[in-house]
Amino acid sequence: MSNGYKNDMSIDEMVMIAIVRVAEGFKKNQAAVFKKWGLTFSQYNLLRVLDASANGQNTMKNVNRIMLVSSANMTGIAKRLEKSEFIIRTSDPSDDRIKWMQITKEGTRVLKAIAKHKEQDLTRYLMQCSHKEKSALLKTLQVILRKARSK
Amino acid sequence: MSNGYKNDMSIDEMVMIAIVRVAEGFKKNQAAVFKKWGLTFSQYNLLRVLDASANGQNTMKNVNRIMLVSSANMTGIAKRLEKSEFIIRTSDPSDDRIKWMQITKEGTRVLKAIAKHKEQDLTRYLMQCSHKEKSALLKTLQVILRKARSK
DNA sequence: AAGAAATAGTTTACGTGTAAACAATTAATG
DNA sequence: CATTAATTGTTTACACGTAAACTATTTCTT
Repeated sequence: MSNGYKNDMSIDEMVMIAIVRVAEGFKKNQAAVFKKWGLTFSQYNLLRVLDASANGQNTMKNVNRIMLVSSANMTGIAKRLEKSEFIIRTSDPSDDRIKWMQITKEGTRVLKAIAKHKEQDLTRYLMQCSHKEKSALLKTLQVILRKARSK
Repeated sequence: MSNGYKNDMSIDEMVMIAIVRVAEGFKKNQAAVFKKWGLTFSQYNLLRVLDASANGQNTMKNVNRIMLVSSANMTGIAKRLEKSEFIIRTSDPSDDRIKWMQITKEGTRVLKAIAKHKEQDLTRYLMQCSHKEKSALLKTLQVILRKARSK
């Protein structure tokens, strides 16, 4: 207990630190689940986006916007997912700047396999909270998000 | 609006995604502030911990535990902070395995300079929330954190 | 149609996170 | 006391994250 460290934070700071800690813990937990299928957090999310897209495919630019990931970053994620054969990448025939990503059958299979394990982890995280509490939490977070974006 | 992407998430998932997004946005904002003084998010946090430690110094192991950062990771952060002369590192004279980190005068000076800018960013983030709302938020988050750790 | 500007991705360099293997030192045990 | 354990940090390899410079297309402007 005595580690020569004393705390001195405002309530605002404590709230934000708590949010960061919950987020990082959650990401680590999820990452551990995805790892069993050879996926990272980001790779899984890209697969999710493609799976929810028309015909299981979408463009780099579009996915960047949806996932809030830079194009520089997406390049690497997509390449690694292609190497492990969970997506294929093609150029747009009518505009050579545009690259399409398409989830493969193996990709959708893996998503299905992961689904239930992930859900377990998720509900465990929030099992202490009532539906009402979760709604309140979500609402507050969305207010913060909106404010943060419009700064 | 029509990007061929449809959403299908449980409330639990929406809550956790929202937490992750708020956390990531917040970290990016803070990082932008710290960058003006040549610091990263992690480097700033390490300085904060040392500044709050007895005599402005602490051991690697101790700081790892406080910051929830692996020792492998801390090695690099500390080395870069030493190179920019915000900390100095020494061995423990009675136990050569233990390494001490000490914040320098320049380090404390930078912390002071950052403080007010950081606080502004912080309050802007939570300005929509009443004190009561923040307390509720913090309490919920702490419940989640406790549960997550004890899994 | 020619030159300028916008768009879409890639590459590089660096900081931070993980896991795993590796010292080096100290503590514990027979 | 000599071996074994445990402790503390470092190193390596890899996956993201950023910013900045770059390539290659397409579109806009005149």
